[in-house]
Amino acid sequence: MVRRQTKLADIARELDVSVGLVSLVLSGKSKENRIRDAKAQKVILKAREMGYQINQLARGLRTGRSGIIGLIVADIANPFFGKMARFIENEASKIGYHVMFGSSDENPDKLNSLINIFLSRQVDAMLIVPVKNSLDYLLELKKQPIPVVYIDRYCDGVDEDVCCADNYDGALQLTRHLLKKGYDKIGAFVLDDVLSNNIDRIKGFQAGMADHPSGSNACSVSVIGYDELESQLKPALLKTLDKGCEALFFANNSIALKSIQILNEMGIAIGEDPGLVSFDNPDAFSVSTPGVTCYEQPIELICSRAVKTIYEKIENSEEYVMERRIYKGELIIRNSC
Amino acid sequence: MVRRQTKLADIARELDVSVGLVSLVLSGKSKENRIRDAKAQKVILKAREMGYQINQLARGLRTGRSGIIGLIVADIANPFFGKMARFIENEASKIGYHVMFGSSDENPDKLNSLINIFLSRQVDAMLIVPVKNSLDYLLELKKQPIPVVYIDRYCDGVDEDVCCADNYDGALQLTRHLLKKGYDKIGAFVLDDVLSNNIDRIKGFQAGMADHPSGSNACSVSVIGYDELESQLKPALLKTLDKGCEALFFANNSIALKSIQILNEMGIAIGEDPGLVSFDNPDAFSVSTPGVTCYEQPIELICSRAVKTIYEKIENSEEYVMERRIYKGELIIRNSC
DNA sequence: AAAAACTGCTAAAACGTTTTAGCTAATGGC
DNA sequence: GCCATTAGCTAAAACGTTTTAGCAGTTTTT
Repeated sequence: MVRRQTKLADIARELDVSVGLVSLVLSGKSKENRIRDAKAQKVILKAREMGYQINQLARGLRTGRSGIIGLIVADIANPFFGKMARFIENEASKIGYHVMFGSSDENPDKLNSLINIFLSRQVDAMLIVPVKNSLDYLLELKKQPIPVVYIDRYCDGVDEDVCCADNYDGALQLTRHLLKKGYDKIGAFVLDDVLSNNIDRIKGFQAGMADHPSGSNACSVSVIGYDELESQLKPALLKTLDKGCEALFFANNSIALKSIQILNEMGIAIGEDPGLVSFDNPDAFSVSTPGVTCYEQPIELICSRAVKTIYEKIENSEEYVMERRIYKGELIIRNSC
Repeated sequence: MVRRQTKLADIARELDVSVGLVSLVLSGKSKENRIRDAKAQKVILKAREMGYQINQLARGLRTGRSGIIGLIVADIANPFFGKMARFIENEASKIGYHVMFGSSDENPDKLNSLINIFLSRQVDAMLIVPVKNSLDYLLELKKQPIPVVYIDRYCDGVDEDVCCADNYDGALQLTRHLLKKGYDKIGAFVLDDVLSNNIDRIKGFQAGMADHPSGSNACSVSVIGYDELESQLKPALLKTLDKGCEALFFANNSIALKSIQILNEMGIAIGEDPGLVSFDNPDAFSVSTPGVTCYEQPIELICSRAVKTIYEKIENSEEYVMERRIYKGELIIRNSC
């Protein structure tokens, strides 16, 4: 634990040139500054020889750019957000950025605290999955001079770029699929009815039902609290089945997985009665029997577009115009209905 | 995009005190420096009023501590590593640190490039899941004056702290469970036979078989390349079943999930013939029918111990002694055997 | 009443970069 | 041979903190 990292000054001293010269060469600005080729080569060689690594803290302080994108998801352990993080990591690295992440647990105060931590770390941009009741914090963030892109959900009241799936379309497709298969009475389960993604899924579901002869009376929507899955889900499932629902619509992977587990435990065989569809496409859906018919969100597309947007905002913050980008996903038909 | 962040000097100017004074107060060093209470309060209030946020780049440059832990996993999208990242995030935040992550894709060059990126960002410590053929890079890293803790796997040849699961024990337990259930001929599937975790799992499996009357002849071990899952797994499965194996042992979640999918597609009903066990415990294992009997690694324990170790190394790098910490997981019995 | 100790603060250097103004020497044009 | 231009480099300021030596004034000790 003794060695100090080589710095520009060390290289400069060895070669008897100025620190500025070394900096210019190593940051690839030799040409514009008419540094003699021979000298530039010497610097590069010596830097390699001495194992020079730039100190990004110093560079960031000087340039005002940290090269870091802050990513706030609900929970990185959720495979949906895990995939998201991975795609964002890949895209960011293509444009020379790295990612710091944080999990909000759908808690607005945690979200805010992460925002502040990221601000103090001078992230160049943030990618945020907004949560319930965070509007005030997000408006506060909007005052900061850094680009923000929302992903997965948008937030009415705060005008910002958004990249997310077409949740309405997805829910509609899933619902129509169930109806086409002959199920009339359908119970939907959502984690929330405030966030845009869930609202749109509920709307899509209801629109699908309204289309159908049996009408929208033949359905029910159960809203389960994010932190109440354990306690509220089972009673809600039982109640829905008791009411005579023949099929179940789950608005995301967590609620679907938990439900399937509960149904399994109770010995209720899914797939025929009740039929079942869900949003998202975690691994589990393809190994369960029956496989779960689902609407897979275009996560990669969302992420690549989100990072591209950030890049554009960083590069030409002047001309950039805000946009809400919504991408269709894919209906994956398996045997659960 | 105009507002500049408030800095210490702005507060100092407003209150007509020195920058140093403001710094001392805001970093909680008022007492040691006998700053008058009244004045300290004024500073704190003014800072809040002006929305002061410290610039961690500047602080880091000055103090030589970034407050960042670098985490390198194989793939953050893999739920096993996703959970890991989450626990590490939690533990790190308890001690005031934040996490930058990167995925190596089991590629030593990517790993090395991440190491260098993290070094240039002055991370205070690294948590690394080592990959095949990375020994040279890890030895190089060892020369750097920052604490490193390996997780999930250890690496012979580089003496460093390690926190991982008791892979031998896990494999042994899984194998004994299969044997106890009456399966004699068992085929094991591993992603690799070089990394410590996989080696120990193979050893545990073989030890379990050797114990048994039918002996170690009655088993086979198929090694599938990490990047060759798609092409190699199906033939390997078929071959193993053809040889008369009655049960399958999967050494991790990716290979198990992929296999179950393949078996499902081929209409082979798992659970009776063949029986099946696996390492790890992804959600999928509890929703598949039958549920998959597995050995769940103590991820939380591993992560909390890893971060604690880092903390100790940062705080008393002098007295700290290296240790290899191995934790037992839990056998979770479901219906797959 | 002088010396010593303490209180409360400030000034300034330092961390490792980037960037720009400007210096000197060489070259070109006439 | 003189002025203008260009080439190739350096010096120094700046980014926003932290930290320490030390100053001036007050209080305590002798």
